[in-house]
Amino acid sequence: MFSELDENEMDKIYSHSSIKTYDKGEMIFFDTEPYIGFYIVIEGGVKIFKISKDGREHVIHFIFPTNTFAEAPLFEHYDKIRREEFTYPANSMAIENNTRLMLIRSDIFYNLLEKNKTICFKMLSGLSKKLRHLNNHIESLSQGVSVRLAKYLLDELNSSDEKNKGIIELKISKHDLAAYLGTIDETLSRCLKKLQDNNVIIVKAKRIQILDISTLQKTAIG
Amino acid sequence: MFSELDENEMDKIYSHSSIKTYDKGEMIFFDTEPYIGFYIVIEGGVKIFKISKDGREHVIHFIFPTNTFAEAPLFEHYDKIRREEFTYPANSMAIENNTRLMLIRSDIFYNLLEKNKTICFKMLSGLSKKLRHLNNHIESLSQGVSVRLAKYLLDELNSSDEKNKGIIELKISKHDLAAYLGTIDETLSRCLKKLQDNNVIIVKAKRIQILDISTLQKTAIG
DNA sequence: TCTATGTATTGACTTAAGTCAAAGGTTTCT
DNA sequence: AGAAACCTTTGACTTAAGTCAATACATAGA
Repeated sequence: MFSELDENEMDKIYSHSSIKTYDKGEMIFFDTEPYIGFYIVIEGGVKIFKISKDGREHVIHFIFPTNTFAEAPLFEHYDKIRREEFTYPANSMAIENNTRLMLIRSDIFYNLLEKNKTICFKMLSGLSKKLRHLNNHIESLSQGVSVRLAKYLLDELNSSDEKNKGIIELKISKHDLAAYLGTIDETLSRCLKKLQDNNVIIVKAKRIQILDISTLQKTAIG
Repeated sequence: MFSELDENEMDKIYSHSSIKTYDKGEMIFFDTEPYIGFYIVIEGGVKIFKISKDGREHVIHFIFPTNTFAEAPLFEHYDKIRREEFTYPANSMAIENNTRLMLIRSDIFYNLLEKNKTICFKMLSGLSKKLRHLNNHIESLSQGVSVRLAKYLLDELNSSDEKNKGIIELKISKHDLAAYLGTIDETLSRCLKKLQDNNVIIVKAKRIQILDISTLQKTAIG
């Protein structure tokens, strides 16, 4: 993201931004706190979520290293942010121990953006990616949980290191996965079991082995 | 959006972009067509939607005058778009007669973007707004249909001309509203009826009169 | 104004997914 | 290793929302 900045600019960022380490379960910000800037995940993982009135948690995004989060408000609420009248639009929590984050303060970033086209483009590309992701997510939410689960598993398999062996190491807890799939722990558990009973997958804690991709693909279609 | 362009630049846009008029129900693009650029709504209305394998329609956005759509791919798939290997990520259809759209071809726009910072910022702001919108949408999708409906009605009331009189003129069909709320026509119909039976609203075709905002607000909370 | 077409409603039925409560597994820390 | 804390699974029950099919209501066109 900052690959095209000169030394001066990098110095400016470093001197004004802080790197902090969080433990699993530690809150990064609440949706009641004033917005002070966005974050870059250096190590670990973060979930972005909201809590509905009935107490249910809804995960909107998982963010892993080299990606940013909470950057969208920068462009929509310029004035309010300057006046420190704006709060974060959701909550965020570290989901791994030793999650290292860099905070980029909004005032610093506004200056930078003025002068650097590349950053602007990178931001645009990042936002577009999230937008596409949410588009897909919305579409799938009106299908059954097993469809959503199958899609998730196939996505993970594609981005997995152990792709060839057909193994997925879940980076997130089952609870977070349920909240991300728009359901509850029990339902997720039952869906996983159903897949296991049909010899499509084998679940062992956070390790999921895919036995039958084609059935999984058929499930994902709906 | 183009307010800061000089004459030269505006000429370039006009000479290379086309304005077209569509009738209600007319398709603007399918998700199988090569991507050639994004659109600005000058008049009328447009829905962006996907069709799932079981034939159900899922509305992702409604777009009304002065707003753009199909702009996100520009930043994420630069190379593929240049090589004309990229298709639109969803379908779009006019939802009113006399819907006038301006098509901005991607190659023209890339040149423009290089030279003009303001456009870049406007794009960022537009994408951010959509992102926020989808975030909220996702959150509400895991609540009941009546909650989503109540939220929609309150939103519409706020942006309505006849706000004071407590009247909403639906700009979209009930079918589209159902698809947007992630449900089907019958369920929407029943939810509206329930609200009417409880003297919260009066529905008369596309005109909805709000009688009891506070009950509606309580419903919207979940 | 009347008809035709598309749009919206209703009823009877089925099913997926949520709730609550209890038991079973995993981690982690001393 | 053992206990505590946390995370996950299971069972019995309830409910919201989907399907199918028939009917009623609007709106635009002749």
